[in-house]
Amino acid sequence: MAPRRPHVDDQRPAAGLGAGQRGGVVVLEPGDRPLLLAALARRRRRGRRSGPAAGRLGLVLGLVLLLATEEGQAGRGDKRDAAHGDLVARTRVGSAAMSDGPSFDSTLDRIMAERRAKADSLRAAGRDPYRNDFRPTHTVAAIRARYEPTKPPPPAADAPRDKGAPITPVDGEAVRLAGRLVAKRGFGKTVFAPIRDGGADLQLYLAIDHCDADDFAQVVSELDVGDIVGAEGAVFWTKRGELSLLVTKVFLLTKALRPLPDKWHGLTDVEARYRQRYVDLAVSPEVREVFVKRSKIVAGIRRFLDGRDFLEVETPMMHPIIGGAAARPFVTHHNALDMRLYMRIAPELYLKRLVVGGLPRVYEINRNFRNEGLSRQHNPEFTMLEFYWAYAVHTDLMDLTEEMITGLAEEVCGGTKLTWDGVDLDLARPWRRITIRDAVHQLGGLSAEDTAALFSDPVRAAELALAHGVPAADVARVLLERADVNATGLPLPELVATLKKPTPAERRVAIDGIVAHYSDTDAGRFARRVAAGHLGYLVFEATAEAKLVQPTFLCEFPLAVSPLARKSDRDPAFCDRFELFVAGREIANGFSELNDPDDQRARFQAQLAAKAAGADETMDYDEDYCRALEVGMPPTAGEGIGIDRLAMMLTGAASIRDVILFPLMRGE
RNA sequence: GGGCCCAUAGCUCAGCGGUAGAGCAGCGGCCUUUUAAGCCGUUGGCCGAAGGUUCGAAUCCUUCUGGGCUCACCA
Repeated sequence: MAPRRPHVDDQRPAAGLGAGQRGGVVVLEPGDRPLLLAALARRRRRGRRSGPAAGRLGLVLGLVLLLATEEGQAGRGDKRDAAHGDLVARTRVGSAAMSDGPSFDSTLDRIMAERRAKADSLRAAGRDPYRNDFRPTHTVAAIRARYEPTKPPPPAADAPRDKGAPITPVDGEAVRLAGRLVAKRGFGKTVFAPIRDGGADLQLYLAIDHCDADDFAQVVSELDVGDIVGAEGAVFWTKRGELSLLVTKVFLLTKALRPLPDKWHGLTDVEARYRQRYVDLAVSPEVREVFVKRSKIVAGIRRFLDGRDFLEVETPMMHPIIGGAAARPFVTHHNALDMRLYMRIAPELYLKRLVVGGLPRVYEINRNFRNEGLSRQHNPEFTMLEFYWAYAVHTDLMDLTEEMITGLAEEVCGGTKLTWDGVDLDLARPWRRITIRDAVHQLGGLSAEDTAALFSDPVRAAELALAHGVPAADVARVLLERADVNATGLPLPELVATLKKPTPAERRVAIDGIVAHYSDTDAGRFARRVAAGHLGYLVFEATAEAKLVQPTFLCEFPLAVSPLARKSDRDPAFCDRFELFVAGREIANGFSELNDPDDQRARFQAQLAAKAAGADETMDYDEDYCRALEVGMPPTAGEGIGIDRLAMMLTGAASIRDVILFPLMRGE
C-alpha cells in the first residue's frame, strides 16, 4: 500500500528541484520515463530555437530534461519577465519533421504523444499528473449560486478601458474548485480557462501577477482542453461581467490524453455520440440535461408512488418461462443448473404473485429485454415501470396516471405544454378517453355501419382489415386462432395466398372457409366476436393509432389481444384495459387484472392456440401463476409505463437512443 | 431482414474523373479583463475496407463493414 501523500495544502515542490529549476540544469535519472527530448526554458528573445535537429519525437528519446536559464536573469529585477521567460518549460514535439524520427500513424497519435510528454514533464518536476489529493471546497454550481447576486451593473458603454485596473475580489475568501478544462484562451501573461464541474461552468483567471509562479510556469502553459484541474483563489467579476476565479494556485488533477471534439460544434456524429457517451456528455450540456431530467423523472415516480404507499420491489430478470407480454425473448443458460433461462420480457406475473402474497401495492422500475428490431422507439433493453394496486380498477389507473405524468411535467419541464419531435403537446388534465371502436370510427374514417360490423362479424372484419392494408397473413392467423384449426384442413400458406387474391369474391372463399369452421354453439358465436375484435384492433392500428396525438387513453381492448386482463362486465369479448397514447406512440398500458384462475387457464390455452396458428410472440402457459391465482389475488389494477418513452416525451427526444445512456450498438 | 441516404485530418465540414482543402484543436511566435478572443507562421490524410471501370478514382460501378432514416415486429 502506497504511503499516503500529504494533502494538497501541504504540498510544495521539492526544495531541491525548485532550486534546480531556478538555478540551471536538472538532469534526470536515466531510469526515468523517457520524456520529450528536452523541455527548454528559454528567454523570450532567444530567437530561433534549437533548429531542425530538435524536431519530432525521434529526438524525444533523449532522457534529459534541460531547464536552461541564463545565469543571473532571475535576479535581474524584472521578476515577472523572468518568471515568464525562463520558467515556462515548453515541449518541443511535433515540429520540423525529420526523416530519422519515428513517424506517427495519425494526428491523433501525435497529439496523444504530445500530451503524454506534457504529463512526463510534470512528473519530472515532481508533480503527479494523476493526483487525487485535491479537495474542492465548493462545487462550481454552489459558487455561482452564492456570487451571482453580487453581480455589478454593466459599465457604461463609453467607459474607458483601463487596462491595468487592479482586480478586486468580491469578498476575498479563498475557495478551491475543480472541473474539466473546456477552453483555454491565452494572453501571454494571462490565461482564461473555463472549467466545467457537473453542469456548471466557471472561468479561471490565471494571471502571472496572482498565480503561484511555479504553477504558472509548469502547469498553466501545458494545460490542455480536456484536462481535469483544481484551482484555488478568490471570486471576482471581470469587467465584461463574467464571474471568475482569480487563481493563486492551480493543480493538474488528471491529464487528458485524448483531445475533445471541436468546442463549438461538439460531437455531431450520432454513432460517436452513442458509442462514446462520455465524450458526448463532457462536451454537450444539452445532452447532460436530458439525462439529468431522466433521473428526475425516475426519482419523481418513486416519490409519487412511495407517497401513496406503494412498495418498491425487485423480481427476477431471468425467467424459466416466457410471460407477462407478447414478445420474443433473449435466451440464456445457467451452467450449474444446466437450465435454459429467458431474460424477462415483463415482470408482470411475478408482481401479481406478490399481490397474492399480501403486498397490495407494489411497483418495480427496471429493465425488460425483447429480442426484436431496433428503431427510434425500440431498444432491446428498455426500462419499464410496472405497478399493481389492489382494490382498484382500470379507471383508477387512468386517474393516477394523469396525476403522475402531469406532476412530472410540471416538475421536470415547468409546465404541461411541450414539444415532442415537432409536435406541440398539452398534457393538461383531463385527458381524452376513447374506445377503440370510437377511434376507428371517428379517427380511422370507417362508417358507423362498418365499425359495428368490424367488431362483431369476422367475415366483414376480415374484408375491412384487408381493405385497410392489414397483411393477409395476420388476418389468416387471427381467423385460424379462434377456429378449430384441424377442421379447416387448409394449410396456412394456402389461406394466405387466397386472402391475397385481388377480388373480394375470391378472398371470400378463404374467409368463409375458415369462419365456417367456427362451431355453431355459444362458444363458437363468442369466438366469432373475439376474432372480429382482434381484427378490429388491427384496423385501429392501421387507421387511427397515429392520429392519437394529444394524450389519449384508448379504452375497451379486444379480449384476444389481452390475455391477462379482466373481461368487461358489459361485454366479455372486451377487457377493462387501456393504453395511453401520445403523439401516436404508446406510453402506458394498464388494466383491471384477471384474477379468475380458470379464466386465466383458458387464456393461456388460447395463447398456445395462437402459437399453433403461427404467432411467434406468445406467452408460455405459466402453471405456477395459475396456482397463485388459485390461492387468491384480490381485485387488482396494474399498469406498465415505458420510462424511456416517457423520458423522450418530457425531454422532447425524437429517438429512444437519445434518452438511453448506452444504447445497443453493433460491435465496433 | 427490405428500401433510401451517409462514411474525407482528433473534431466540424468543403471537394464529386485530372497533384487532397478550410475552420477548430495541436505545434511555434506576439498579446495582462477574454469568452467561438485576435494576429503571424506551421505540422498533420491509405478520402471506411476490398475489388472493378479508366491513361488517370476521394469522385463512377460492385461487394463488404459501420451508422442514420424508413418499413416490418414490438412497448
